[in-house]
Amino acid sequence: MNKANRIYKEIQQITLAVDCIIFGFNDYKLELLLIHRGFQPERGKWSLIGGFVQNNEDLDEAANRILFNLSGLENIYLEQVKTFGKSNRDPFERVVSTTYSAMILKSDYNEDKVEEYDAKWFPIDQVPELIFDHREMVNSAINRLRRRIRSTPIAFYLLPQKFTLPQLQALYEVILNEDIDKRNFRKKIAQMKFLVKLNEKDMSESRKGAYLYRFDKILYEKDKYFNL
Amino acid sequence: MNKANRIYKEIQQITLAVDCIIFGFNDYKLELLLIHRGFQPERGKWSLIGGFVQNNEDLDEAANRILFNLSGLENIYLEQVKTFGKSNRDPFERVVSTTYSAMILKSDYNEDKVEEYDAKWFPIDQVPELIFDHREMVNSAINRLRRRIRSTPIAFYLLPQKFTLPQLQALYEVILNEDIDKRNFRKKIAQMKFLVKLNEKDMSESRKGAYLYRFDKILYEKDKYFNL
DNA sequence: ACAAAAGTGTTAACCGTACACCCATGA
DNA sequence: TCATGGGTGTACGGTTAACACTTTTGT
Repeated sequence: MNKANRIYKEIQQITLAVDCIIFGFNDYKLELLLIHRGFQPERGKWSLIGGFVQNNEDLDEAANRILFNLSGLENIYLEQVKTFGKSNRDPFERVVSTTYSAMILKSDYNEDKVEEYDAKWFPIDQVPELIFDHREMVNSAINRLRRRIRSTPIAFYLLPQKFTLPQLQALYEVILNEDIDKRNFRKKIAQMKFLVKLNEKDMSESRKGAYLYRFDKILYEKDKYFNL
Repeated sequence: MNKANRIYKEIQQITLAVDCIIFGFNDYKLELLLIHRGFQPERGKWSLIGGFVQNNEDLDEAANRILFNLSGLENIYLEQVKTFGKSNRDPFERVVSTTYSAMILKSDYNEDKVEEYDAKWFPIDQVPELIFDHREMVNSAINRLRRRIRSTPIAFYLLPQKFTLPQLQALYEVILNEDIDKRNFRKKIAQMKFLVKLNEKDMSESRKGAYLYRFDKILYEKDKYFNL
């Protein structure tokens, strides 16, 4: 920033906000958490969870705070996606909003909060009409997620610490919106040493039971080869 | 954004800025355009070109305006990279800055402006100390560029409309910071029908002369297979 | 004639993809 | 015993990667 330009600052009237695209995986569907607007304007529509950035708060902290207020969860995995800055994107005032993508484990999530905030999970192929440019925000978050799950181990934030390969594969299938060959998928998993097979089965989803696996962060740090 | 949160807005004192990472290709080097700070504090250091966002201006427009003021160029190719929002990133006031990556053709660039703004081009491996978190901004822009030139035709913004394959290859080599096999590189080029060979040679860089090529946007729109 | 850069094909290794049957268990 | 979902290997085709010589032309 050039000091000569600081002249503009005096008159700047722009509010900075954060909006969160919250992903969850449940019942073999990828879902988004949205809140319902019970007031005018845009009454009846749904929106992302958002809030304004406070003066002494990092942008990332603001996203964390907003998520904590809503969910009671701390240290949620967050990634900045994109900043939306069209001057008329919010018709009521000038708000520039930075979006963050969050991965949460639905089972950790405090369901009381859902009530309190009039929030609801929607499968991503059944997202209702959203206010302002929130639909565009959702789209860019999904596109980013699709790109990133192929090369980084972020899908594990959407699963319990111990998960089965059928679960993991189903998660990839719904995110990528395509069928994946079971054997090819497992071949790749086997190459990634940081995906550790446990001597323990999950018997809840089939008669035979499926082995549980665990993502080992330390092993991953040593050899970050990730390719799915 | 939830209206209930708008309470925070009244007291928000955050200024929104844009900083531009301007890439150019010259003399077989990838370069960055930086401006020199001739005043305290941080005197003598270099910084990115930046400015504050105006009240009725889209964020993207702000980046375009700032670049136009500096370079006299319109319709420069720009991509939003990331928003930097640590509360103390600018020690003098609270400024959140969205970074944009720009590709410019050094030969189009108005060199008088360089003088006027005390600006200078630096090869990316010789970037001087930068103010604040500008070094981090540069790094994320370079990383993004490295990812994107493999799958999208953005490198052509750094070359004249007619360019030779040795030029194009050299550009890829400096951006990716690795040697590329000439024959394999040309094999891939040959597959991309939107890279059109002209019946015209550039004789300025060798005795034999190298055929000129052109990126055909319309052909690219028909078949966007891009892989380098 | 020689120096300097442009241009050109073939082979081997690797990776992605397609594909079908047996296994373990609970009801 | 049967229905359900879990688990396993191989072969083919395409892509990537390695590699060396000939061409053109100005000096």
